[in-house]
Amino acid sequence: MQNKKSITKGDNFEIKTKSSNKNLHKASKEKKDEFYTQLVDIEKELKHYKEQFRDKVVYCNCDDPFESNFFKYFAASFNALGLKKLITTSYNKSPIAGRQLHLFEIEGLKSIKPKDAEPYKIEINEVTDINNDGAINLEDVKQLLRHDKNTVTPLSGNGDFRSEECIEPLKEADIVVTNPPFSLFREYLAQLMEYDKKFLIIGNVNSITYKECFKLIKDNKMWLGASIHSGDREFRVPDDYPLNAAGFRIDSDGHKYIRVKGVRWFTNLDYEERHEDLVPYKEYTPEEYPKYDNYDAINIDKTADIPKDYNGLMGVPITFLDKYNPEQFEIIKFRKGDDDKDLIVNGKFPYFRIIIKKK
DNA sequence: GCGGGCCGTCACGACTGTTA
DNA sequence: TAACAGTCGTGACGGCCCGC
Repeated sequence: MQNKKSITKGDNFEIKTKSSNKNLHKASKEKKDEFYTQLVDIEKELKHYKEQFRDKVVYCNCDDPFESNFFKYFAASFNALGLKKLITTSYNKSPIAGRQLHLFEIEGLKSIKPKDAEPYKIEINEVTDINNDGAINLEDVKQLLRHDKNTVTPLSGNGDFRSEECIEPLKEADIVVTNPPFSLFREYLAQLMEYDKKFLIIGNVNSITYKECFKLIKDNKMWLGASIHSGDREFRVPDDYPLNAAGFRIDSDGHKYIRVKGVRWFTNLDYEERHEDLVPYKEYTPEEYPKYDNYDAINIDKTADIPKDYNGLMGVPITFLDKYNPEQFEIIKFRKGDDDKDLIVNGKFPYFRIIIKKK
């Protein structure tokens, strides 16, 4: 490890550290939050909630409607889901002009997009067979945007989700669905709670460890979504994206993708699988399940090792939440022992633990 | 070999305590 | 009270282990 004391701020970029976390911090510092969720990931998740979208106003902010697969999904499924209204707003980050992806470009929508890098709002109240081809699909949405001037309105600000003109549609919305900037996850979530919204958003699994987020999970006001429980998810990033991390890939068209670990959906929409019991099979022995030095609970290193015959307090990894059924387990607390320090077992600090108890 | 599942790293800003 | 020192908190990450 580098001796921190010898490093001054101005030197940082010169120093070759061994840490591969450098990319992480670089990304974090530069707020590289332009990640585009793939359509397949959206479809896989949304199929668990279809009935809950009937007659609802859906709002996707933090999104460029002309680039976003969220917009694409909801516009194409408008009638199948029975939506009342779809609203999206775009965000003009504008540090580098013209950097946006053009998912729609090849499909001829770019011509009707307002000016490049200028934020706007799209409101759709119905999708009909405008082009009379016998099917209602994205082609009709394009026609609608092209011919109905009321569907596309420019925003006066930059489209930031915290701005007044983005809060207005939020108030109108029943359900918010988007991939918010991870660096602003806490703030984004706080706003959703403030306006008491239903939501389905993408975040990092480590968000669980944020104090505010954990409280919501503990109080059963938020939980993990249905479709992503492990593995990596790929996100497309702008072509000039500087990150060169291990999960980086460029496809044959030169488009850049990054493989991100620990991605999860966060939601307060209920779904069936969430109420299925986890089936423990192991038997408790004091040898295999030592108690914490600073808390009266047993330590469990893998969710699958939760013993079937132990009824006291247990500390489990955060990935337990992938299998959490609130009727089966109760979440007691998080991370800290009685001394308010991180949980210790046999003198060692395990990774973040959640203390649970069978109901 | 692959990928699911999980833990651990460690830079660095924020926060808190100490010294002069 | 300013400057310095120590501690805490956190992460669009890396990598190991293990089962298939």
